[in-house]
Amino acid sequence: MDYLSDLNPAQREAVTAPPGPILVLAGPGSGKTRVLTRRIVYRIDQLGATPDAIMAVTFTNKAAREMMARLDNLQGPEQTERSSLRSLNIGTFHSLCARILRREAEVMPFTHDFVIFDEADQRSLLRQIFKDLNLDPKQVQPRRVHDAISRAKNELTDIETLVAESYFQEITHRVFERYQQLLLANNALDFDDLLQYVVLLLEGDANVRGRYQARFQHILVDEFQDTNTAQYRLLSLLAGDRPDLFVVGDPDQSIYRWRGADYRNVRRFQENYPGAQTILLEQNYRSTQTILDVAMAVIDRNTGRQKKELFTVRGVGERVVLHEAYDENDEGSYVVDTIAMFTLSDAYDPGDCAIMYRTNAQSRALEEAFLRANLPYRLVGAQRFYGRREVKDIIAYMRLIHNPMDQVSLLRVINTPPRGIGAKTIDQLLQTADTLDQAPVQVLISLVEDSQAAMFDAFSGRARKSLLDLAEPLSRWLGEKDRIGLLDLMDTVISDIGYRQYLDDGTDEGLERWENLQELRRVAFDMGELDLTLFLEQVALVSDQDTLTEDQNAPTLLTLHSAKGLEFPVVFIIGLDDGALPHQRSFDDAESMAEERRLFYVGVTRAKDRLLLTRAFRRRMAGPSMLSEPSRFLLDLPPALIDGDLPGPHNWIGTTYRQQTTWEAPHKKPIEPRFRAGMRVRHPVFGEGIVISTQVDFDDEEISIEFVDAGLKNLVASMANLEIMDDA
DNA sequence: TAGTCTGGGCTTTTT
DNA sequence: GCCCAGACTA
Repeated sequence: MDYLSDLNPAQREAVTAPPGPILVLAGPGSGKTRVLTRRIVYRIDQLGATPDAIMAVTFTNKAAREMMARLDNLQGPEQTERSSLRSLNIGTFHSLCARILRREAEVMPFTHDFVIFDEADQRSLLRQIFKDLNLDPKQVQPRRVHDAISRAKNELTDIETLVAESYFQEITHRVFERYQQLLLANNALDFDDLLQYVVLLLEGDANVRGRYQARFQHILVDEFQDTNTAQYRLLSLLAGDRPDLFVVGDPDQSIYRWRGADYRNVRRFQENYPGAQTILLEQNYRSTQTILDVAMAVIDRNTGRQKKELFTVRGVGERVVLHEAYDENDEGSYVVDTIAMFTLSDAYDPGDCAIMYRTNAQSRALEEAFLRANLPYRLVGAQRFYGRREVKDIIAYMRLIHNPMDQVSLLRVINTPPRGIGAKTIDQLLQTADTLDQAPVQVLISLVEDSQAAMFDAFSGRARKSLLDLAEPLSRWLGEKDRIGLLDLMDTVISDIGYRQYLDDGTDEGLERWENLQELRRVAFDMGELDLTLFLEQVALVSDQDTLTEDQNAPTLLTLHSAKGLEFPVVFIIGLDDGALPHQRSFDDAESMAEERRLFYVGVTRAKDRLLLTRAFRRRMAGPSMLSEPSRFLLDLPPALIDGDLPGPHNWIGTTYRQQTTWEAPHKKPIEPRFRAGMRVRHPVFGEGIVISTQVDFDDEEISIEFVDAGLKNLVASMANLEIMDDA
């Protein structure tokens, strides 16, 4: 077998290390997926492990699929073994847990056809609870409560032990209780429940635990630094006393603390498994040495970490470019122009380029720049496909058919498209259901089957007719769901409710929405024989990254978060301004600032050949356009590796060329300009120069100056401390 | 009941 | 500047 021959010594050590707890600290681009897949094959080939005793856990479906694909391509295994690779348990934490819970549903407080509530469903449930409990969303933000509930679940905090020391905690406690009740009443679980219920199951029943420990004898974990407490607990429960636990991670790439991830799990692992072998992967196969040196200069500023020396044999490569644009539009133009230059000179394909930013809102100016230039682009995430109204609507119908207990879905579709069912009728329906101790869908069905029943006197003739408009097809779908295929069912629903006509409002948007539904049909079609349960599960557990396709040769726009795990020959990181990166919300917390730095590090290390960093002299964040300070991270870049203006501390205002800009009407009385084109001025840092142009902006003045030594700079009068030398 | 208006609020979002 | 939710009006 030659699947060891192309590994470096550290990789080989990791692949062939004997069973036991093993921690691989893998730098970016060090071939960790390769190590994971080779180890799986090695275990099967050399040590006779059976594939279905191997569990490999990832965080995204994409990573799971990629691992599967790489296993398929490996030369090593014999034909028989290769086909048996299908029985490997490779998946995300959440999908593996969902599978376990469906299998063990008899002993759980839900049935095997539970649905998974996504973020929007959870929010809608919380809104309902706030209403029920008469809570003022302005006094206590549902979002905060939601976060607190999720955090408690991730931390495996028992609801009973949650102390109510403050009003907020008291509210959270009450909402939490009701939230869990309602989830179960809906036969639904949220993402966190998937993990938590499995942990409770394994903790509470030694027999079940023994069964799964015997089943998953070899466990491999990717992106271990992003595990939360529940996931860590899950792993140790499955691993048991004789752990064959192989975890791969990089604490420097931990960027999901706000989702409960805790990279200290890496240290915890070493403490909990004192015999654990630690292997360091430092050789990088992705980037040039210049990019790696920049990356290390950035990350080395974080304290309390194990330092890694990233190196490559790829050579020094090009210097990193730093560009200051005038504003976010100018920044977009610069990115588009530069990509055009790269592609016109045949240096790179458009698809080789990626543009990364801190917040989704920053994609807007970029998209506009691409539209201006009439060039295509691929956008990852943001308004994710499955978050679109039309897609959610149809999925809600499918979910309701699959699980008639799902009241959140019922309320979503009950009047979509409009069929004259308003708030009052809905209230009546819910109350009738409550009185009869039935699910609302049950009441609807009875309405169809026995329209004479006395209990329906509550509804006016008009309300009854409107309700029947939904109830009649719904009861038909429920009768058909087991007999017809997934795609047929979806088509029946779409046509029965006249959804196409509803979407078609004559606008391009309506057309686009219909196209999206066609895309959803394609997804259903691709899943082929998959039943409704699995279809809905897959749909609930997709990620932004999963929607990234390779079919279009165009630059990719994505957040730094969704860039993790990817690589591109050319990477732009835009918005290197204080407040954007690092984000303003992280300023006052050292650990958050460290995470912002890791985020920047993740972005830098995505680049194979070229890295271009941009910032803007002024930027609109939330509200009006404001002058922005260069990111403090720029101060850490080694000047020798950078092309462009490195900011010094506090005295730097960079070069730029100004594109035509539109100016908002000043709300304040504008000041009188102090400077004129042609004036000679002196700046404390840049020395002498000539004023090229000047522009009054509300209560300040922006001046372009050609300095004798420093070249063209844009300055702000109030900050620049300029001395007028003569009035030529 | 349904469309329009107003105001608050604003990271990131593997599942 | 934009989006969502709830209020308000036809």
